[in-house]
Parts: sequence; structure tokens; C-alpha cells
Amino acid sequence: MTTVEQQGKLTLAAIAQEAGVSVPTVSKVINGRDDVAAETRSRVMAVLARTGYKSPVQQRRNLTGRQAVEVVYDSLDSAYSIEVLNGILEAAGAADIEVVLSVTKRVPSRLTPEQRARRIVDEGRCGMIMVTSAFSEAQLDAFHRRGVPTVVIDPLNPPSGKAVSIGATNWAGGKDATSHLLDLGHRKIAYLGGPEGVECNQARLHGYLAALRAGNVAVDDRYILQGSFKSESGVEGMKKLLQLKDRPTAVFAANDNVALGALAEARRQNILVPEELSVVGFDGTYQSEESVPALTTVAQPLQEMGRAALRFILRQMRGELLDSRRVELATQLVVRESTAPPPGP
Amino acid sequence: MTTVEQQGKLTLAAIAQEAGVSVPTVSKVINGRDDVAAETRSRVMAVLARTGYKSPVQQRRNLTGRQAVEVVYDSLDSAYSIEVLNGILEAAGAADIEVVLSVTKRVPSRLTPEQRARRIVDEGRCGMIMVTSAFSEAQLDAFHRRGVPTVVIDPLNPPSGKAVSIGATNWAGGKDATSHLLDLGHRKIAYLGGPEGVECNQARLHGYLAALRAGNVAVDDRYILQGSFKSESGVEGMKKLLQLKDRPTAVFAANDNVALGALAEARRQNILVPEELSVVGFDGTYQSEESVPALTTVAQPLQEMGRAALRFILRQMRGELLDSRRVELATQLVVRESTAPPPGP
DNA sequence: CTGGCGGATCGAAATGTTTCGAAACCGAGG
DNA sequence: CCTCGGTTTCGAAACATTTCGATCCGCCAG
Repeated sequence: MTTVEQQGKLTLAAIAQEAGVSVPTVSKVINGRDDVAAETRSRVMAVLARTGYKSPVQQRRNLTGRQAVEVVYDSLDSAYSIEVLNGILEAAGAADIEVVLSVTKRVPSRLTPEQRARRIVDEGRCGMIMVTSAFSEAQLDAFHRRGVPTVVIDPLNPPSGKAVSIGATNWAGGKDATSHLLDLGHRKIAYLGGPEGVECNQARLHGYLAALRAGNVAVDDRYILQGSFKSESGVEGMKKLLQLKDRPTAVFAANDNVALGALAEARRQNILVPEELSVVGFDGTYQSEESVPALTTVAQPLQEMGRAALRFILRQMRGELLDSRRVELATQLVVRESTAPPPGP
Repeated sequence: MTTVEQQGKLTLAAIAQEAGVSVPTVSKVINGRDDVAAETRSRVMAVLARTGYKSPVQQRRNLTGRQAVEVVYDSLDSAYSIEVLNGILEAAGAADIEVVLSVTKRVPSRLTPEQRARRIVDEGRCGMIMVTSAFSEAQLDAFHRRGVPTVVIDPLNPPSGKAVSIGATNWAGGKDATSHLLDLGHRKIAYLGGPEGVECNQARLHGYLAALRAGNVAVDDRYILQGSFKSESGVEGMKKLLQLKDRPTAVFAANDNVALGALAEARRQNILVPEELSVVGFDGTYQSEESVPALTTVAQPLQEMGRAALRFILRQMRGELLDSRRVELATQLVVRESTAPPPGP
């Protein structure tokens, strides 16, 4: 009976004979044409499944892995974004997976989450990476339901169980940065925060608070400002801090952009960094290295986060179980020129 | 003689007969296989070009729904890159076209240009944008032959006739920057250049030279340095310039990164900008705005260049004729805080 | 009942693509 | 000069895909 298995060659013709149809019909079934009766289609599919036939295209797909991940950014406007993106691109290149990039802020998508998920599946994407985006439960649900592995990097809202979430040890990083300043002798340390609701910003703030508590330094609410992750926010924040009667001697900024803004404003007001004021940033982008003075900062393994995101997608594709739905990569304090002991009284 | 034109059908067989080869050979030429002799290949290509043969894949490409452009960067590591990318993304979003991004430097592609072109056609890409990349004639040839519209932005090597090339008025921009410094009274103006062989760098240099000539200022070879487009290059260049007995009073840097490097080094050596030294950059990235002092720079319409690239792809897809193979968008001198008249003697 | 219409289904034939082996060619020894 | 192994080039044949027309079937009007 099983004529197909007997002869070695596995061709459309063999399948066709087995299923009792013509070669073109088998081809149509494989290529998903709709001019095949349901009954015929299922008969052919049964034979295909039994024999394990792979069309040349499918065979090549396994070789070249012409798959793609969808990468969605909220906006693409900082060194942070690029570094993460470079990590993703590197890992994707190594795995021979294509990267389809889109940004939601500039071009608000007209699609509902469902439509979007639908489309992503249709286009044959094997996964989805969302970077610093706000996303709804509905969106994650849609991907989850359709079996599209999803990873979020530094999500704006708290991570949900539906997707794997990747971040850095923001709390520990905030604590390290603040401890560093305390160790130098600072007691009046300000926090120049990012957007209030954002998860990673809160973690950094709480790391800062924890360090102060551990160092027995009272928290001064006037020293804690919220803003955005942009450099203007650092400029604005710095202006406010410098108007205080009791100026802080050190500033821990929520990220490098804000820190650079703070640095710029200090400079404008002829305040010497680090002699009169210490500044610590967060992110460890290349900008922190190139500034004058070079910025002491809490480096996140940004590229590694991108690479990790892609690796998680691959693992989920292979059906491996994940150890955890939330991964935090270690930050590291990099001491450069922008921090020093506080000025004498 | 021209048997092909006589009969209406335009098939591989007809082409093959016309060119005096077999059908498979024609197929191989179209698909860029390498087992075809150069002489044979060109003969077949001549017939293909003359008859205007379009493979079924090419014919179908215009019809299929969701389209994508392939965007290739040499590397993605500067504000310049992001701004151009944002322009592309914006235009792509508006036209409902996907962006497939890849960088060549980090992950050297294992594919030959032909394979790459092949894949791009297979995946249904409707076009290709190369940004600040070095590319070979072979690559452009491969895309050209397969009818994939190709646009290069700020190519490293001189543009070829095979692709549309987009850039800025680098020469005019270099001239404007230098004239601005001359107008302020500077006579000792240095050029802190980028990589020597790169087209746009040369154009800026020649704009600089032209302005000096027009201002009757002798060119001093010690004031002209070459390097890279990175900020370290600005640091290094600045060190050299400041060691000269006869220091320049102004520096025109090949791009903002270099200018920021120069600014940083000046700062380290306690040289006041702009009081003692004027600095002009090129690009007009957001970094130039945020630096202290804010950088006078020649702004390129970076986002517009990205948008224009995508528009060109769309036009070529629609089969419209292009006015020109080379487009230069206007630059604009943005005067900020880093330039001032030279110090008195 | 008959004929005509239309959509669904399928395969013959046309067309394009890939594999594989034959022929031609090449260069280094003998 | 020939020989021998390797490479390049090409097309026959095998294979896959697409087009297009044939066939079948149900439906409806006459």
C-alpha cells in the first residue's frame, strides 16, 4: 500500500499518486490555494503529514531561517534606543533572522491590537519585541492567544504575566549610585527623576531612597523631582535645585540624558563639576563617556538586553520552557570624572 | 531577425532562442546564479533588456498587499543614523510599508550581493535603501538586474548610475560654514575632517577651500586634518591643532560628533569657546543643540533625506520616471553659541 | 424536461527553477 | 606531446508552480 515509502524519492508526483490526485493539486494544497475541495485538501494533507514531505521552499527556510521578528519602539530618539537596537540586530544577524522595525509614537498605528497581532502572524513573524513601550493587556493577550512569543524590554507599565520582560537591576543600580555619593561624603543628594509612572524610574527612585535610609540620611522631598527622560528635564530640574537655599551637593539623575542636561545647566551657571557638584547618570550610553567631564553613571548592559530579548524569542520558538517571566540583568557603577567629595563648608 | 518581437508571447524560451542559449541558462542569468560565463551572461542580459522581460515574480510584486523596504546601514551608532532612520520610518509608516533593518558592520553578511538581492526579491521587498554604506557595483548591479529600486543615502563611495543617490549640499554647506567664520573675522580656520576617501567629507573640504579662496585667505596645510566621523577624531585633531605654534582661532569640523570631540578637548585644556576658539559642526543633530555651548552647525535635513529616500522607492515602484539620479537637499547654517569673532591680539 | 448560467473543482499543458552530469577547459607534471 | 585531476560552463531532465480550459453539479427560467 504505502507506495511512497517504498521508493526513496519524495516528490510531488509520489504524493499525488498516493493521494490519488494530480501533481498540480498537491502543489496547490501546499501553497494554500483555495481552489481545492476541503475533502481533497485533507486527504492530500494527510499524505503530506505521513510522508513528511517538505517543499523546496520549506527546506530552504530551515536552512536560511528567513524568519523575522517585529521590533516595536515607542520612539527612537536616544542613545539608549540605539544601543538596545544594536544588540537586537546583532543577535538577529547571528541567528539569521530579520528585524522589522516600527515606531508607534510618530506614526500612530491605525490598527487594533487584534489586527496587529493578526498581521504579524500572517506575515510569518516568529516573535515580537517591544522596547520601552506602553502596551495594553489586550495587545499582549492578542499575541499570547496567537502563539507569538513576546518580549518587552524596560516596559513603561509594570510587566504582566503574558510576556517575558527584560530589564536591568534598576533598584540595585539606584542604590549603588546613591551609595557611591554617600561614600564620597555627600549628604545632600537630589534625585532628578524621569516620568513619574514609569516602572524603571520608580525602581531607581526606591534604590535611591533605600541607600539614603541605609546611610541614615533623612529624605528631603525638595530634592526629589520628577520629569521626563529627556535632557530638557535635566536642565529644568537643575534650575529648580539651584534655586534652593540649601543646594544639594550631588545629583543622581534618572538617566544619562537627564544627567547631561543637568551638566549643561550647571555649566551655564558656572558651577564646577565635580568640584562643587557631583552628578551621576544612569544607562552608560556612549554619550556618558564623551561628555566633559566624563559622566559617572550606572551602566546598563543595553546591548546585552537586546541580545537577551532575541534569545528569549528563539527559545520560545523552539518551545523550550523559560525559567522566568522576568529577567533583570546586572547594572554596574562606572566611576568617571563627574563625582568627587563635596566641597568643604 | 528579431523573432521575439514578432510573436506576442514573452517567455524564457523566446529569450533563450533569441540569445542562442538554453532556457535554464536564461533562468540562471535572471536569478543571478554564478555558473554562467560573463560573455554569455551579458548576451542574455542584452536580450532581456531589449525585450523588457519581467519574471512572474517581478510582475506580481506590484500587486501583493503588504510591502517592505530593506534598509541597510553600515553601522548604527550616531545621532545622524537615528534621525535618518526616523525619517524613513515615518514615511514608511505613512505609506504602510514595513521596514526591514540590518547593519552590515557588526554582522558581516555571509551572503554574496547576488544572494542578497535574490533574497530580497523572494521576500517581496519592494525596494532597498542603503545608508552611509560602502557598496560595490556588483551589489547595485544585482538589484538593478532584478528590478529592485535602490536608493543610497550619503554613500561612502561616489554614487554610481545604477541607483538613486541622496545627499545634502555638502559643498555649499562647507562653504557656508567657512564663510560664516570668515565673516566673523577669522583668518586662521582649521578643517577637522572625516575619513579621507569619503565623498561627502571631500565635498565639505572643498567647500571650505572654496570659501577660503573666495575670502583671499591662504590655505594652510597644517590646519587641514583627516580622521573619522567619530568624536575621538575630534579630540585627537584638536590636540594636534592646539600644539601648533600658530593656533587656529576657529575650527570647522566635518560633523557634529567631531565638533563635540573638539569642544570636549578644548574644555579640558581650559580654552573658552567661543571667546578664544570658534567651532562649527555639520549635521545639525539634536546633540548639537544640547551641548554647552550650543553648537553652531550646518544642519542637514536628515529626516527629510530619509523620507525622500522612501518616496523615491515608491515612485520607482510605480514605474514613474525620475528626474534625476542624484538629489541634493539644501543644508542650512544654524548659528548658535559656539562661534564668535576671534580674540583680539 | 430542457437548456442555460455560474461557481466550484481539477488536471493538462505551459512555464519557470533546480539538479546533476557531460563536455570543455586549464594547469601541473611526466 | 600526453595525462590526470580539478574547475568552469552549459543544458537535459527532473521537478515545482501557474494558467487556463474542461468538467461537474446545482439552480433556475422557460
